[in-house]
Formats: sequence, C-alpha cells, structure tokens
Amino acid sequence: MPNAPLATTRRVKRTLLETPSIQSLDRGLMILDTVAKSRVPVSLASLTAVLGIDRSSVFRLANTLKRRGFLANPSSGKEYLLGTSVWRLSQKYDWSRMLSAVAQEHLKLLAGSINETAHLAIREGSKAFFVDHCGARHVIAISGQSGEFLPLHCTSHGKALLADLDEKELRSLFGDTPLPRLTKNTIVSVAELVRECSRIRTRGYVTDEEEYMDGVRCLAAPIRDQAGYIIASIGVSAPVARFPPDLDKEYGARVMGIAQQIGELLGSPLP
Amino acid sequence: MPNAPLATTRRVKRTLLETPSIQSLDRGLMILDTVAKSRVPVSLASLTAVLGIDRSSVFRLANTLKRRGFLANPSSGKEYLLGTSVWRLSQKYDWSRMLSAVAQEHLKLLAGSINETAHLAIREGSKAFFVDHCGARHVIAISGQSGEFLPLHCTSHGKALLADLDEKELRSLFGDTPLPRLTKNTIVSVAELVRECSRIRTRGYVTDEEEYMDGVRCLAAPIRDQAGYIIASIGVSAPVARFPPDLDKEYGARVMGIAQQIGELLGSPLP
DNA sequence: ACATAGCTTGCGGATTACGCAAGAAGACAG
DNA sequence: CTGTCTTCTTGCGTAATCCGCAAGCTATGT
Repeated sequence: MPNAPLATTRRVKRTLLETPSIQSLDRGLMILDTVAKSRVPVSLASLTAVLGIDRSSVFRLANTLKRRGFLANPSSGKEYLLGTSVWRLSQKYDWSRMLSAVAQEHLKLLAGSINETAHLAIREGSKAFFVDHCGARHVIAISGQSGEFLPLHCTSHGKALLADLDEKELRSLFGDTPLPRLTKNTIVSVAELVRECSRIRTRGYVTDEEEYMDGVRCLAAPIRDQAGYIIASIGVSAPVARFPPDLDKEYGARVMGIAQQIGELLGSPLP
Repeated sequence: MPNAPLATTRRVKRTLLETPSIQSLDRGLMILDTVAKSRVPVSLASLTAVLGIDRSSVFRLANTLKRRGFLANPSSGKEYLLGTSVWRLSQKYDWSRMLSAVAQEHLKLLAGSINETAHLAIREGSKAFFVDHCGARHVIAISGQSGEFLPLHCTSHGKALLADLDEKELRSLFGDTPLPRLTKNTIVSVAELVRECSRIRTRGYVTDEEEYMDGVRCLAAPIRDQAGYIIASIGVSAPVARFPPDLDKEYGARVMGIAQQIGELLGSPLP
C-alpha cells in the first residue's frame, strides 16, 4: 500500500468472505470467557487490563451481562463471577447426548482399530461420567459402563479430564479428605496427581496402571475444544495381559488422534 | 429542561439511575436464551419472529455467537443450537459450592425452624446431587448426604427438580428402562411421574411418601431463578412418626418461602 | 481527615451496527 | 431437469449506538 489514499486508516481488507463479527457482542463474550477462566472473582480493572478495552466500555458490557444473569457480584464486592444464566443454559442441554452423537463414529473406529473397549467420558462435578462406550470382540473384555460415575483420581479418564488443573485447583477439588485407595497402585496423594497432570500435558495421554481395578490397564487422552479447554476424554481399557506398556506409544497416538478429531468436530461443525 | 431543545426524539427519559444496556450484547444474550429455551434446533426465521429483530441483524449476531462457540449448527442444517462454550463455562465453575455459599444461612434457618434435617440439591445429569445439608437436634434424625447422588424419581428433591419437565422430556430422560423400585411406594411409571410434576407446579412443593426409604418422609420445593427456571431444590426429611401429612401445609409454606428467598438472592445479589 | 485506588456516569464524535433490499442457495413440485 | 418459493447471506447508506476521554463518586486505608 504505497499510496495509502485512504483518509481514515481502515481496519483490514475485510474481504467479502467472512461475515464480520458484531463488536460489542464479541467483546461481551470475551468478558464472559475471561471471567470463567479465572477461578477467583475478577475486578473491573483486571478485565480492562486483560482485554485492553476502556474501563467504561468494560463496565457497561459487564453490566449488561449482569442484568441478564450471565455475570454476578459476590455477596459483598464489585468483582465479577459467572452468573446463574450460564448454568441454566447448560443444564437445559443434554451434553452427554450431544457428545456421544458427535463422537459415536470415532468411538467405534477406535474400538475397532485396536479391538479393545473404548470409552468416552466427561467430568461432572467431582466424578468422571462415562457417556458412552464401544466394546471389543474378545471373549475377555472390559465391559463398558455407560452412565456410570467413576472416581477422577484413579482412572485414566479421570486423570485426563483433570490434566489442566494446577495444584491449588486439585486441592480445592479433592479437599482435605485423603484420596481413597482402590488398589495397591492407586494414586493417593495430590502431589503425585500434580506430577501426573503435568506429564499428561507434555505427553498428551495418560495410563491407568491398575489403579482402579487389579488386572486392568487403561489409556486415555483429553479432548480439547478449539479454545484448548478440556471438555471430555476418550480412551481404551484392556486386561493387562493383552495391554503391556510397550503398546502405549502406538495406542496413545491412536487415541490422541481420535481425540483431536472429535475436538475439531465439536469446535466447528460446519464447512 | 423547559425548553426541550432536543431535535431527535430521544428514547425515554433515561434517568441517571440505571446504566443503559449495550444493545447488541443484550440482543445476543436474548438469542442465546431463546435457543436454549427451545429443545429443538432453531431456525433463523423463527428467531427473528420471536425477537422481532431484523433478519440480517439476527444473522450477524448469531454468527458472532457461533464463532465464539456459544452457538453451533447441527451436522446438517442451518439451524442453531447451543455450542460447547456454554458448557465449557459452566464446567469451570463449581456451582454447588456457590449455591451452598449463598444458601447456607437459609438452610440453617429452615433446619432450625422446624428442627429437622434440611437438604439442598441440584440436578446433575440424571441424578439429584445433594449439595449441602443441615442437621436437626434430635436423637433420631435423617442423616445428611452432602455430596451424594440420589435417584430423581423417588426423592422429593428429585421430583422437585423435574417439576417443569413434560412427558416427552421425562421419557427421554429415563429412557425405556423401567424406574427402579426402592420401596413399596416408589413411583415406577413415567405416567405417574407426569401427574406428580403437574401437581408440584400448582401446589409448589412435593412430598416423598417413603418412596426412597421406608420410614422416611420428605418435603421439597424447587428453587427458581429470576427467569423462573428451576435451578435447585430445598427440602426437609424426617422419620414418619414425627412428620405426619397434616404438617405438610405448614412445612410446605416454610420450605417454599425459603426457596423463594434463595432464588431472589441468586438472581440479583446486589442492591 | 485526607489521600488513593477503583468504580460509575456525562458527553461528543465517528465508528458500528441496523434495517432495507437485492442476491445466493437450497427445497420442493411439476 | 426446470421453475418457483422459501430461507439464508451479503451490500450499502444512514444515523443511532457505542466508544473513549475525563470528570464525579464511593469505598478503603493511613
């Protein structure tokens, strides 16, 4: 653009493709995201800092969100936290049904490709909820527990779902009660869980070394949405005899591949 | 302002009180609400009809919401349904903790006023999750199960949480499997549950006539947010000997009063 | 009491979003 | 396969809306 004949410096080329976003709405949603991301109430000042928008605009946007119940103030204070509307909306929807609809194909694919039972789970509160499963065609196979709640700290799915939490979050989640031991391998300390989580983040998958049930090994990977948040987990389970650790690398790659595909599907179910 | 020199007819008086809302954001949130309210995918046309906004504006707003993952299109079709972001946000937050923080006082008040155990519950998937409880000072009292998942169809809390569902929704929730019978009084047919729900809506509270456990009667009422959606339930439990049906009216009124107070607190925790 | 930090509100300008209307893209019937 | 009809998508000009500045205000701490 050598000449630059434009009087006012126009934003960008803004080609015909790509409908432009509505600025105020977009900003409002960013505020929601930011508040949700932080686990402590957020002050107006820090919102302006993070978003780089003027104080007054942030105030008015946040105020609008508050009026509709998407944000709220804690009993005493001006800081913002998520309001009940967010929860209301999410409750109306049966996410597990939506997820299993989207992921069903992939789950079958995974189970079929390695011929072991595959599971799909989400986190519900302090439990892993097993949304769906697809069995293997072995005489001996891990039976699926669709609809079951299992502990988070001693299953591969549970650990995958927790992968992004830091020590503080883990401690607040599990409280002061010691983690219940189900087998001799069960991880019972939060400290160890912290290490496990950081390992998941670098390696991308996690195994369950007979931590939930003797004789059963599992391998799972987190499913992340476009924004990178963990929203579910997918993995496989098999008797130890048929699932020695030297298969981990291969299975891990497979599981992670499927996890990524599902994440992409969830992110943008168009074009 | 005796002269009223304004050329363009200004909207309303717009007094100093009440910060005005940002229109586009407000509209976007209305769209979210509308989509969530409907349990079938919503077309652009019906959105414009419901909201009374121009087609193009709705399109661009919805598009913005879609980009941020708050809306999505089903695999094939242009209709809108809720996107994963809504779920993501709600997951980040520990609603049970927030709720119990807000309601703790009231729960204590309720338990104290009638000297029986009071419970606070929310729905998590297809279970009632008991968020908090407050015990009574009796030798024999119903012990509290904070942190427990209980069935929806045979507890007063569960039924209160389901009160607004219609037959279709109830059937899709419970599926084809018959409702498990826990006592001789347990409601085992969806048809009966439908009647029970309509009764709750008119009467405002519901009892559990030893449907979950022999010898225990409960009474619960739904907690509704500002918009009227059921978001939680509160109620009391006692041995039948101490809680005959002629106490229902008094206890019912008490429980409903507290439920309303909590709902108001959640809706607007300011002024 | 004063000072400081953070929240709230007026105000004017111009960017932004709105609505109209025309243009695609399908859906459906003949 | 073609024409008609519905529904979604995009240009464009207008002006209303929203943005940022800067000044009030409220609360907190010294």
